[in-house]
Amino acid sequence: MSEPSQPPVSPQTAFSSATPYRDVTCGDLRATDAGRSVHIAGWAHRRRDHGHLIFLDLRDRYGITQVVVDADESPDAHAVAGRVRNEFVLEISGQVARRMAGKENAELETGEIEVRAESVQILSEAHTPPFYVNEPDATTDESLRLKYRYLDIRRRPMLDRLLLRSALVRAIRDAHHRAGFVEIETPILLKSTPEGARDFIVPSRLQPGSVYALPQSPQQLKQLLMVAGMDRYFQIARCFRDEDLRGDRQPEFTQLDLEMSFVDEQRVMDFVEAMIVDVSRAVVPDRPIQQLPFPRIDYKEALERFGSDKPDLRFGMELVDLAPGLLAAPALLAAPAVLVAPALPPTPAIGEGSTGFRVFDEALAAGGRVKAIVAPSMADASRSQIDELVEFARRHGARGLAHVSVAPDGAGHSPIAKFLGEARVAAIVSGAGTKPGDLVLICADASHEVVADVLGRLRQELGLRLGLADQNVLAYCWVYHFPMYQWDADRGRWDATHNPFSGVLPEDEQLLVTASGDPYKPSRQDPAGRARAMQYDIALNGWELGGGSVRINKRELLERSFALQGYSLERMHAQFGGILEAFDFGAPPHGGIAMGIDRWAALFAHQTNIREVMAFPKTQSGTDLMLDAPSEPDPEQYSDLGLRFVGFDAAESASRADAKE
RNA sequence: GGGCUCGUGGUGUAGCGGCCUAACAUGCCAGCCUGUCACGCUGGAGACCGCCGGUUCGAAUCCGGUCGAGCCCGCCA
Repeated sequence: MSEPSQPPVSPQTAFSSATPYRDVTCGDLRATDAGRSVHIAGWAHRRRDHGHLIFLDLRDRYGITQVVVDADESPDAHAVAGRVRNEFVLEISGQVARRMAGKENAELETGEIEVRAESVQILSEAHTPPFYVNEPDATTDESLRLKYRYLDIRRRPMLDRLLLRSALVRAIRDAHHRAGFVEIETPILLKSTPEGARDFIVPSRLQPGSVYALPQSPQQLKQLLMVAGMDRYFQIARCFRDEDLRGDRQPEFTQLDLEMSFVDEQRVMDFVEAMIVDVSRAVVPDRPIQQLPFPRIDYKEALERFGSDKPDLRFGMELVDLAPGLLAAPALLAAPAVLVAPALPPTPAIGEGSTGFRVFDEALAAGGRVKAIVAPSMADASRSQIDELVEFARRHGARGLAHVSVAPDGAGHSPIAKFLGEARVAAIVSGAGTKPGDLVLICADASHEVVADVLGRLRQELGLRLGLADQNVLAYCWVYHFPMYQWDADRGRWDATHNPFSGVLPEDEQLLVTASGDPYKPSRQDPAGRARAMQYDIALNGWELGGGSVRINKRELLERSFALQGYSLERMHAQFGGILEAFDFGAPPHGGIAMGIDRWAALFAHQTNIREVMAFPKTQSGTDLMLDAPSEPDPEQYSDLGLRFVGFDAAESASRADAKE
C-alpha cells in the first residue's frame, strides 16, 4: 500500500509573516528586538495626541504595537500622524526601542517596547466607524454588527471566536486523518428529497423545468461512498434547510459528516467519542470533560430521568415519579427508599387508588404520569415567579403546574394541600428527596411525552437560571436506542424519527411488521411502533450536538422499513432508486454520524447563539444585512431558466396594486 | 402562521401625556498639550425620538397599523 498518510511538508508553505509592507506583525516585537529597524503595518487602533508627541496604537490580527511619533525626531512623520484617525491603515518604519522605565504596559504582549517612527504613511483613510471598533466590550445592536460584519470581526471577541472555530475544524481534520479517514467533497447541487426539512431549490438552465436542491446533509452520498469501498469518509459539509431560524439554527450551517464501514453502534460511538475527546483537549484544554467514558443513556431512560433526549448532565434535578408515593401515602405514611429510585418506567398499578386531587387522578387513569422536579432553594419564590413557571409549562403543552414549597422545618405547603391531605403532601416532600427551602414543581398529564417535555424544559431552564450548571465543564453524553418510528396520525403511516435509512436493533428486527399483515397498510397498533433503532445522539451541556445511526444495508429490510413509512415500491424507486440500485451491488454494513460544527464552536466559545461563531450569518428573517440578500432577480435570469415571476400571493399583489393607484 | 420584547444625535442609554427648544456618557470636529496607553483640558457641531395614521387643547411618551432586530411556539426526518 502506498497511501500517503501525511502530505509532504513543503518549505515554501512555512511562510513568514513578512511582506513588502511589513517585516513583523503588530504582535511580534519584544524587548529583545530593541534596536531593530522595522517596517510595520496595520490599523490605527487609537491615537493619543500630546502635541509634540503623538502615540499611535497600531493593530492587526496578531496584536497591538505602540508607535511614538516625536516632532523633533521626525517632523514629516509627525505631520502625517496628526492627520491620522481611527481605523486608518498605516505603514510605519522606525526603530524598536525599550519603553522608558516605568512606562511599560503589562496589558500588551508588546508592552515592553515601542516603535519610534521615522516615517508614517497612510495606505488607506477610513470613515469614522458606525460603532466602537476599539472598545470590544461596548454593547452594540446586533443588526449593526451584521451590517458591518467586517468591522465587527476586527474586534477581539469576534476574531477570537473565528480563530477558535478554525482551531476546532483543524483539530477535527487532524483527528480524522490520524484514524485513516478520507476527506471527500460531495455536490451542492443535488436532488430534492421529499422528507424532512424544506429544500432550497435551484432551477436548472440546461434542463429547463427541472430543479436541483441544495443538500440538507450529504446523507445518501456518504452511504454511496461506503458502497464505493471508501471505508472511512468524513467531510466538513455545508448543509441547507429552508426552515425558520433560531439562535441555534441558520438556513446554511456546517456539519462534520462521517461514515464508517464494517462497524456496529459501539464501534462508531467509540471512534466519535475518542475524536471528541481529542478535539476538546486540543481546542479548549482548560475545560474539563465531566465524565469519561461518556455516559450512554437509553432513550427511554433519558426521557424518564431528564425529560429530554439531550439532557444537560452538569446538574442533577432529575424527574421524580410521584404516583407510587401519592397512591400509597394514606395507608403507610412514607416509604422513601422505594420512591427515590427514579429510573424504572412502569406506572404503578392504578385503578383503585386515588391521590385526592382530580387532575392527578385523571392523568393516571388515562395512562399518564404525575412527575416532579425539585428546584433547590426556590421555596420563597414569589407569586409572580410561580405564575411565570406555570405560564412556561402551559406554553409547552401542560394544563398546569402544581407546586409544593418545603418550609425550613421540612413541612410541605401547597395550594393543593387541601385536596391531597397532609400525608400525601408529606409523601411528596420525602419522596422527591427535598431539602428545606426547596420547591417541588409537579406536572401531571395523560401524555407521558407532555410531562417529560414540560419538566425537561423546566429543568433545563431552572438549572441555568439557578446557576446549577458549571459553565466551564463539558458534559458530553450519548443517548441511544431511539424508537425507529413515530406515528403520523395525519398521514396514517410511520415516520422515521431520525433518518429513513436507520437500522433496527437486531433483536427488534422481527417487529418491523404491521398488525394488518400487509406491509403497505401500517397502523398505530403495529409492532413496528416498539422497534428501536441503531441510532445515537451526542449531547453536550443540554444541546443536541449530533446524531447518527448504523444504516440498513439489506435490501429486503430497507423495503420493509420504507413500506412502514408509507412508500410504495414505485415511489421508493422514484425517490431513492440510485441508492437502492447501489445496494444491489454489495453494500457493506456501515454507519456514521453528523455533528453540528456551529453549535460545537458556540458551546466552546460560551455562546448561546451560533451567529456568534459564523463570519457572515443571516438574521432571523433569513436576510444578509451586509449584502442585502436575498434580492429580486433580474428578469433576464428568469427567461434563461424558463421561469416567470408571478409575484406574491393574490392578497398581497392586490394591496400592492392598490398602493399604486 | 402565532406570542412576547426592543427601535430616541455616529454609538450606548435616560426621558414614558405639558417641566423636552429632548438629557447623560462616549464618539466626531476645532484649539491647546513632550510619556500617554479608555491620555488630559477648553470650545463646538450633531436627533424633529424607525415609518404611517389615530386619540388629545397638547404625543418621543397613549392606541392601531407597518418596517426592522431579537427571544420563543409551530416548523426543523
